[in-house]
Amino acid sequence: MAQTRAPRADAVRNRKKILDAAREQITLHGPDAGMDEIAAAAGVAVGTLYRHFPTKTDLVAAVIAEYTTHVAEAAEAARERLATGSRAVDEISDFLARVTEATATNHAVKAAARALGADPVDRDAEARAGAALAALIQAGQADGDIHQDVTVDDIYLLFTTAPTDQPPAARARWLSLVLTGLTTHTRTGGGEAGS
Amino acid sequence: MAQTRAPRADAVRNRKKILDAAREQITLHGPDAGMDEIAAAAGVAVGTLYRHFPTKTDLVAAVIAEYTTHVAEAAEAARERLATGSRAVDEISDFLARVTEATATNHAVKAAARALGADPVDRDAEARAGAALAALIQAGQADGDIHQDVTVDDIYLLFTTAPTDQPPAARARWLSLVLTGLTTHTRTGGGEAGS
DNA sequence: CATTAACGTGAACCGTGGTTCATGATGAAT
DNA sequence: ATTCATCATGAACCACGGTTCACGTTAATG
Repeated sequence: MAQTRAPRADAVRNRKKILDAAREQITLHGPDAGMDEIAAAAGVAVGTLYRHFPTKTDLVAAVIAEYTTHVAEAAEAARERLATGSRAVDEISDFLARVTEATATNHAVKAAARALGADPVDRDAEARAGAALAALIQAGQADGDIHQDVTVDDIYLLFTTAPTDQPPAARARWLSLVLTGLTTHTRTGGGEAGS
Repeated sequence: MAQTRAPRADAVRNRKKILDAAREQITLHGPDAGMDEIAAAAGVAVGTLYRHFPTKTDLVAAVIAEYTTHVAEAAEAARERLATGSRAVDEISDFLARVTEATATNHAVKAAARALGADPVDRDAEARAGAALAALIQAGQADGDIHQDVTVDDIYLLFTTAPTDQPPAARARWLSLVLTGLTTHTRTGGGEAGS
């Protein structure tokens, strides 16, 4: 049994360049981003691109995987920050803000995924994010800041519908509206006890 | 100044059949719905389709126009119902529910519009809907049911992000969460949390 | 340095889907 | 009934974009 050779240096480099370019181009031009354009943006020929990702669907799936992992890490970081004494609501709010931002740049990617019939799910990362979120919500409910009936699915439901193609001001407003629905607080920047 | 002849009977009939088929097919298969499929569904040849709508973009635009008009009419109907003594919050809630439903069947249409670069805006209908909504919100605020800072743009912001491809239960839950953010009320038995 | 397998290249291929156009059919007007 | 403009037909056309492949390059191994 031949032991596999060490991967070539430039191959690794190119793979990264391609992923970066793909993320950027798809974010920019939506699902319409052509393989040629992506290849050009990566400074690589089309063939190279197909060597690393046999099909466009595979490429898009890879980009999504990056994104999902990113979300999972954000959730876990938020949970760990609870140990430092921060309030769960604030962490959730912060998490939603970050993810909304990230999703804004990745909305097009999901659209592309749909258009290609790719499975935009990374079971593992999803599970990690879910666990962290559940902990955050529970903490928030214990604090009395978050409605008792709020679940992890609610969070998913909300930020999968985040307004990604709106200007930042609109996104901020959206977050404010949505948070009011999750928490026991009234609106206004700070956090006054509600009625 | 040639006075235009009376339009042929079958032409009018076909135009309607085409619009119906287009709405149905695009709703069903998304932006991928081909002109051939639409034509087939309408029981018409492709050429006929192109006689009525010079381009696919035009066809999609026409379907969207129908939808926008529909929304405007729903808003105006809701406002008029205020005269019968119904509460503004309830009407807004009802309006959002209806529109969310309708949007669910027309999400694909908007996606198609984006993909084609069509302007999905009907200034007139938009204005009518805006006026009606403003009246509804104001009434709701006068009742003390709706937060003082809520605007028409908020409503737009929310239901342009409505979860259209989720199952009905999820849509209901979403509506419940969002309404809590708009109103001064606590959540009632409106929507149950997911499994 | 020589060897070789992995890698990179880009012109060409091909299916798909929007669009056209020459031809035939049909409803309205005389 | 006859005329004619409007309308319908659908095979063919063409551009676009994902994908392939025969060939040149390059990094790893001895």
